[in-house]
Amino acid sequence: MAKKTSDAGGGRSQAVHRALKRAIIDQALPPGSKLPEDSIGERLGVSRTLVREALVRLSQEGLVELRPNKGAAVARPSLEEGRNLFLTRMALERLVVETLSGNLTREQIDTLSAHIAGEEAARTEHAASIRLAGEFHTLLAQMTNNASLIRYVNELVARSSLILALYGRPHSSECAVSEHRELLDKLIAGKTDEAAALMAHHLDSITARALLPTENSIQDVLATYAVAEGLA
Amino acid sequence: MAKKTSDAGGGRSQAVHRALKRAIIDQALPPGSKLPEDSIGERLGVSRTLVREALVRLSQEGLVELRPNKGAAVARPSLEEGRNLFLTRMALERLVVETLSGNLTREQIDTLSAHIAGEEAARTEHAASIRLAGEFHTLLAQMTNNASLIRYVNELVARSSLILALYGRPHSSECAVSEHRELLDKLIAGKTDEAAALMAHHLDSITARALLPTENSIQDVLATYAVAEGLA
DNA sequence: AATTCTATTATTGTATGCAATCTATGGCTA
DNA sequence: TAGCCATAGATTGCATACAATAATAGAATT
Repeated sequence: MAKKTSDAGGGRSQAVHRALKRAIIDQALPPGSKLPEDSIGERLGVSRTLVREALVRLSQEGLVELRPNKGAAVARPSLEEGRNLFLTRMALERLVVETLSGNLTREQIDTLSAHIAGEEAARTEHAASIRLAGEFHTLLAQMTNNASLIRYVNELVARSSLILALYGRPHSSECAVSEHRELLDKLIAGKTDEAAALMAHHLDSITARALLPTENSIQDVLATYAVAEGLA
Repeated sequence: MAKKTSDAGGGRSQAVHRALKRAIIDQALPPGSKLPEDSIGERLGVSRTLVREALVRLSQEGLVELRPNKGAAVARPSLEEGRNLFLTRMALERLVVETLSGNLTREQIDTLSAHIAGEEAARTEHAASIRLAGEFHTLLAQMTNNASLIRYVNELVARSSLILALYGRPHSSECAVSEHRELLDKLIAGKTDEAAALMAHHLDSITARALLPTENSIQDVLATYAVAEGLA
């Protein structure tokens, strides 16, 4: 009972969706890229109909922007959206941590440990490194067996890559791998609060590495320059 | 520069989406209802194409299930999904409360207060009562100005109505209006922790009113009957 | 009567076509 | 040369057509 094509499960529209999503996350399609239905369909060997469907899905996930009559483009979230996104991630990933703390099975621990090892191995390859770092978070979410939680964490992690692409510092290892290992240790030990704190710190430092200006008011912005000029 | 029709903003597909969503939330289309593309399109005066697009959106929001080659139907979340959903809601609405506490503007306070008054007024009308209770939560989320947070809370609140429809006790006022007022008071006073606790309790009681069996294992289930039979 | 097989019908999956809208190019005026 | 308008080309919005799959009903067999 072999499959017709390499359909990879569940309709060709989903395949288009996955292909585009992957391309966006890998930053092969950087934020702002126009996404014309025709060319995409031609390239992927499907009609505009299916491309359209995929684009609708992606827009619902916040990865593409769908401007009526003007076509789709890879989303370019603002700095403020970025900050809010990480705030929301924080809230959800805290729930992940609380759910998992002290409840990891031997098998899950092995999976996570292996993944972290993979991250360490790929430390030099910038692209893979980013992807793996994100996957660690989605992997954790997966283990909660909470469908909505999984979906939202997945979405937010995906969108985070857009933020990083737009505002991230170029040469930063986006997620400190050592922090992943520490987090895993706390989770195994069931030290919920410490794990939560670690996750908070972890996401904070990602945010800091990207969304530099946490200060919002002119006051704060100027303060930086005032100090630099000895005017404080 | 009048609009062609009563398009209500942003493409007719969105209109279809809104119509179906509304119908689902109002339980005019109860969980499990089949959603054939052409009957819907015929009824709404659009082609299958647009209905399809709307169904894809709804499926992404978890309101409809999209079974390949077998058509769409209003989602029937399981009890466990329901429990998980409220867990996720909890995490997000805590962030809402923390964000808003002590930061409500005079105008926002008035809006919320008026809404609660409306809830009190509609206490007898079962259908409107449910809708308004949900809208209170989405209204709060709205005020955070956090786009992802708003989207997720909206989704979860909408899906909650499915859970309530499936598992809710018939004659319960789904949200205790008085709790909404109390919550608002705490938010105004900036008593963040108390507000968060109140929100937690509030959502807990909704959960309890619906998802009665929190027990999960056969052990727990049997325990109930054991006690009843004096076998404890 | 129950059951399986088959033919028919209904419904979804996908491509394509036409009208509406946007975008870009080039000429025109100042 | 700079700015503006018009026209041509490209792209989206939507409907429809056809193919593929599932659902249904009826007949034939046991």
